[in-house]
Amino acid sequence: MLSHDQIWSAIDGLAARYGLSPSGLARKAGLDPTSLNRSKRVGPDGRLRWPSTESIAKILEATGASLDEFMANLERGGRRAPRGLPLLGFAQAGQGGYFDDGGFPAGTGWDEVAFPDMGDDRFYALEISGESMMPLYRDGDVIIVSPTAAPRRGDRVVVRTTEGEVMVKELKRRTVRTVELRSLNPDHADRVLSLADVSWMARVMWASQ
Amino acid sequence: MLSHDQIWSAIDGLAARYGLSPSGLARKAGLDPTSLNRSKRVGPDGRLRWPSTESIAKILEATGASLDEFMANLERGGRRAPRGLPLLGFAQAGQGGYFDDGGFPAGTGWDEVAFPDMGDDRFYALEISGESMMPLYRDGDVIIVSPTAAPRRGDRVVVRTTEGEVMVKELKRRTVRTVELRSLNPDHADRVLSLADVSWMARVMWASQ
DNA sequence: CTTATTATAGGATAATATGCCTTTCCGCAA
DNA sequence: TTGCGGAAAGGCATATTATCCTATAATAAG
Repeated sequence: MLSHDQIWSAIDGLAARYGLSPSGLARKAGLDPTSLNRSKRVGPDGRLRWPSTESIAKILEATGASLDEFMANLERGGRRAPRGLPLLGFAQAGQGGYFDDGGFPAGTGWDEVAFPDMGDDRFYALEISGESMMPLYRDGDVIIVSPTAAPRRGDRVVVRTTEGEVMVKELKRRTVRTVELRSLNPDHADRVLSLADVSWMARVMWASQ
Repeated sequence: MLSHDQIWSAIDGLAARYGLSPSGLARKAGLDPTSLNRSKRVGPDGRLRWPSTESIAKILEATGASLDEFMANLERGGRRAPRGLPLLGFAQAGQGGYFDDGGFPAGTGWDEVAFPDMGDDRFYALEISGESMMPLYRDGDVIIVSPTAAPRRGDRVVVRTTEGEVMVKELKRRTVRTVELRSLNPDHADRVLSLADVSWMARVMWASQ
């Protein structure tokens, strides 16, 4: 299912992502600046105007946006259901009836959890190097990071300082002026940073095992 | 990036999927039977003809194909890798040029990693209870488990014994007759199990943070 | 084998999207 | 305050795609 509204929303989403107005995005894509005007999306007779695939291709090329990014905006427009996995509390796992002989989920009693539950988020991945974050993260482990999810106390976060240092820590405390970070390796001391020294902070969502 | 060829390939892929010829697909979508003809995809002057988004929407509606299905064909058409996230080595993250001011991936130099890369696997999720697996897994953490992925040394695994006990450990060693498991909590001793006592063993793929 | 139907190529025409132009409004800098 | 550039609405012209039509080839059915 693909709707007129979805497509235009996706285009608007791209424009917003790249800090452009519709006319700015059109201009950047080599289209006429008025071609993405809201006023031109429905004709005077009520007939819907569908942007051409060629225009979309030009937009993607000019912004450098991936097909996936455009697609993500399309899906948002379509209210796609999240993909869920069977979920069971670990304490129940030892009771009978939850797994079949091959170790697959079976029976009733399983909940559902959204995974990977990216939503509108644009996750990225970092590959750990070295052993400084053992035992939590080993050399070669991959962490999945959300630049937009709001970290709370106890969350693992990627922090970049204004000096350019990037670190992974656990968020211990946050005040109006400072952020206190606990090292993942107990041998290293906690850090307290002034928020003015923090360029950005992103939340670790998943870690590979 | 979206190319003329990708789009037409995706349309052809849909037709094939539903056992239709191009003219049959067009007819089914309420379009003129000649409109998807190969002969009409490039004009006599060499100019490419791009199918309209409206036509594509009609095709998706008529076949009942999902946007994902069309998208999958788009990606195949463009020789695109499975859906992936930008990936960067952590050691590089502190260097300049990899993040924009908002903490989003930027610039070149990012690889791509498949996430969640389930393939045909049937993952399930277990929610950790208690503190016995700290610091690796905290109470309430969710681990994503593959019942089919082959565990190797060092992998975290969910093991069920024939007696019905279910545990999460690290695979230390596996021989023809036994499996040696290291506890995630260093306060607990390693376990050596006879393979005959192991009902099944599944591999932990991801852990929530 | 014959007939009917579908698939495909190609040309002409109708419909639709983009481009061009003008106007108005807004924000910013000189 | 004035001038400039960008954003957006609206009208008209141009370019492009879909539809209609015809013919031929291929396939399916009797």
